[in-house]
Amino acid sequence: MARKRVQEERKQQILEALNTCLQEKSFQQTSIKDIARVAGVNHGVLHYYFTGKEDILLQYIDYVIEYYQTQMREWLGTKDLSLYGKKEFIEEIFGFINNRITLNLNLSRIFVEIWEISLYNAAVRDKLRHAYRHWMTELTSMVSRFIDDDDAFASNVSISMIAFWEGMALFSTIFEPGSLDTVEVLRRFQERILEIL
Amino acid sequence: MARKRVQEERKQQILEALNTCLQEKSFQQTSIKDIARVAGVNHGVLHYYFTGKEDILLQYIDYVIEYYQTQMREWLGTKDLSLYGKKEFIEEIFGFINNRITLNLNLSRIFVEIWEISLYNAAVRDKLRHAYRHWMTELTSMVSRFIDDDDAFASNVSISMIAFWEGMALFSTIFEPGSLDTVEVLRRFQERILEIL
Amino acid sequence: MARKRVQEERKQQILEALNTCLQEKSFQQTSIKDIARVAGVNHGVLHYYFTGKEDILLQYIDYVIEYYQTQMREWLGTKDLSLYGKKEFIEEIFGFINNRITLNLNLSRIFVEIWEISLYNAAVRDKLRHAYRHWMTELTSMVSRFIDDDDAFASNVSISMIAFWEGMALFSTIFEPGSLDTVEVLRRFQERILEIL
Amino acid sequence: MARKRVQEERKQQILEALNTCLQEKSFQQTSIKDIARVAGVNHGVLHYYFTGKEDILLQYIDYVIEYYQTQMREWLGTKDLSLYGKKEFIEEIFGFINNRITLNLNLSRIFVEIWEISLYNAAVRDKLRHAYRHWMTELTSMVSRFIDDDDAFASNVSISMIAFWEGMALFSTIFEPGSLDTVEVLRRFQERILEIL
DNA sequence: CATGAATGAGTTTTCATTCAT
DNA sequence: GATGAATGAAAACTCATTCAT
Repeated sequence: MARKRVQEERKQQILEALNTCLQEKSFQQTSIKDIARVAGVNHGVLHYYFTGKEDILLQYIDYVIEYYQTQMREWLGTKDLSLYGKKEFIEEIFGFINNRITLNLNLSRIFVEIWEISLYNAAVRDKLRHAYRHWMTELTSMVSRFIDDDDAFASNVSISMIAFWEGMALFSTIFEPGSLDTVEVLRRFQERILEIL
Repeated sequence: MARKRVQEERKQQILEALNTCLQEKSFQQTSIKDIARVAGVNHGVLHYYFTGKEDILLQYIDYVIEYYQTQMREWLGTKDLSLYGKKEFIEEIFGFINNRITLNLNLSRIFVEIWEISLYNAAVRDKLRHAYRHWMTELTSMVSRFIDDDDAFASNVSISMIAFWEGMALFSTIFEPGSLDTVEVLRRFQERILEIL
Repeated sequence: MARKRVQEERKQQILEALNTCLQEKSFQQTSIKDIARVAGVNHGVLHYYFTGKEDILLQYIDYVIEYYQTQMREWLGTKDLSLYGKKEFIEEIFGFINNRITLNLNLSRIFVEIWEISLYNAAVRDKLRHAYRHWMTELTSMVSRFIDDDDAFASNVSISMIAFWEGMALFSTIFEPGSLDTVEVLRRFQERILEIL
Repeated sequence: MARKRVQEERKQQILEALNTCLQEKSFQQTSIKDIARVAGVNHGVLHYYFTGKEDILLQYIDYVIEYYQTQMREWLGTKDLSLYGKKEFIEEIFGFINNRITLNLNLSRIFVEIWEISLYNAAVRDKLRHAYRHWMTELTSMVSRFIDDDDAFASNVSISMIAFWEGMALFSTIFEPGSLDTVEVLRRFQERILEIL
């Protein structure tokens, strides 16, 4: 039992070390010894807890996705959507997405990194596809509550919103903060969505 | 003079070889010998024409951006925007972007790759920033012709459009073709933009 | 006393695990964890019962040699050589050697493995030398009973026989069973020996 | 052309370095850097000329087998078997095999090493099988010239002879030179063969 | 200019061994 | 005694780069 706990903590520690490493180097450029150094453990340990470098990556991606799905779930748990009108709902959801996701630079960078890896790695691509499918489905079901239109429309709008948010997140990784009036763009987009729904 | 020409052709040949390589491997995973093999030249010459692997990358990025800017310039050259109404303009521009950019899977993949490299490479980030700045400015100036509103609004809409397109391009790299109703999402987005302008 | 017994059983268990491992991997390629896994014990205990990997090997070799010497001793125990004529003796001894030693593929493989290790390991070489010396002496003494000739001749014939058997065992490890008419070769050799003695 | 020559020489140099290394360490224990050190080249070179460690081994085995087949071919070239009687032929062939093969300790050691590798490596096993098949066929055809008996008998005798020689070679690797009266055993065996044919 | 041989730093991975619990 | 986490040395292999020819 205690053993199991230690194992989980070590793994967590290693995944967080990878997270730190990815702030300054790509996954490929990050060596197993780099991760070990940041985690403060011997590099052999990484091969004790993981089957190899790719295994670390795969579990890291699960961890990142899980982390943000948990964040969203917890946020949703504090809200009772049935009490909200269209406007309040849009404001709430944009508030959350903008601050926690789109404008979260570290997160955006991590996702660009994962996205790139997914180009050449089917397992990673699968994970990414599932995560986005999940997100699209969730948003669609939320949007559906506020429109009389058919579900196809809700889905369509949700996909557009996510695409837009992703694009904005992408921009945030290359433009200096403040050099693009991100906040204003997001605000206006929010208004449009409100009009559309 | 002739020599210069030959040199340019050799370089072009090498950059196109890199382009081919990037369809199946990341830049990091692509070795200089890989590029040389595809280009049909000895790997030594790559060090003659370029100062190193990073130099190839940098020049490749210029080449890609230049290529697509040329495409857009040429396309623009065939149009006289002053003859178009708002609707026709939107249809034209969406037609071009959708088919040549957003739904061009190879291009999207290349851009994801470049975007990822830009995370850890300031020179690449610079190039990317300039390219997008340029694109935003161009689109803004085109949009401005069709609205009475201030330029800030045109810029805002343009950025949103590009963000959306980028997001959709991103999706196209992970979802199987046809599994996401991309075409329909793009069509509806086009309609909304038409209403907004 | 009981403790001692448990210890001996544990060791036996480990040596047998090594024997199993050697069917599919060389000693070098067999890791201590492999042996532990097959033995169904924690790899740490291997270092408790043995001083290191080489110690396991050394004790394993003793165990293998001891095992086959015991087999031969037991087999001899059931026979009263004084009742046999030359022909019967040769038939008996060839029957035993052929079936239990020369054509025992697993044993042959193990011996090739040990023989190779002995090339670079004096301790192993010693064990092997003693085992073969012992075998040669035993066979010589048996052969002596049936010939009037001097002992040198008996020794000479015995060595030849063992060399031949070893060579045949060697062949059995590379030729598919049946592809070399091993049985017939052994039969004819037996005949010749009969004529010689 | 000159390039090709250099390549062949380098490869030869490396294979001979491996040969030297195998005098004191097993192939597994011999690292690529060991071979490189003995060959007096950078270890990277080994990966330039060979696809990997196994490739070196495979080419080395070809080289060893080729070397001894050439030796035998050249030796045969100097003899006109048709001029020999049974006795002279046996004397000649035993003279060659004993001195150049069976009592060549380095060669015997190399073959024990290769034999062990063949236990776990099908490609090596194939090479060994072919070499011995070849040898058996050659010897059979030589023996056939001197007997009226059928070919099956010639083949049978040849296999027995090779098995015996191999066994003796094996012994030479563990017994101190002179401790086993190898020469006498070989002489007597030769006599017997003469009687048999 | 072109070639390809050579270099050496760096990467992932394996594993015998140690040792705290 | 038993466990399994941790260590660190060493292995095979890759590859950008250099440079003599």
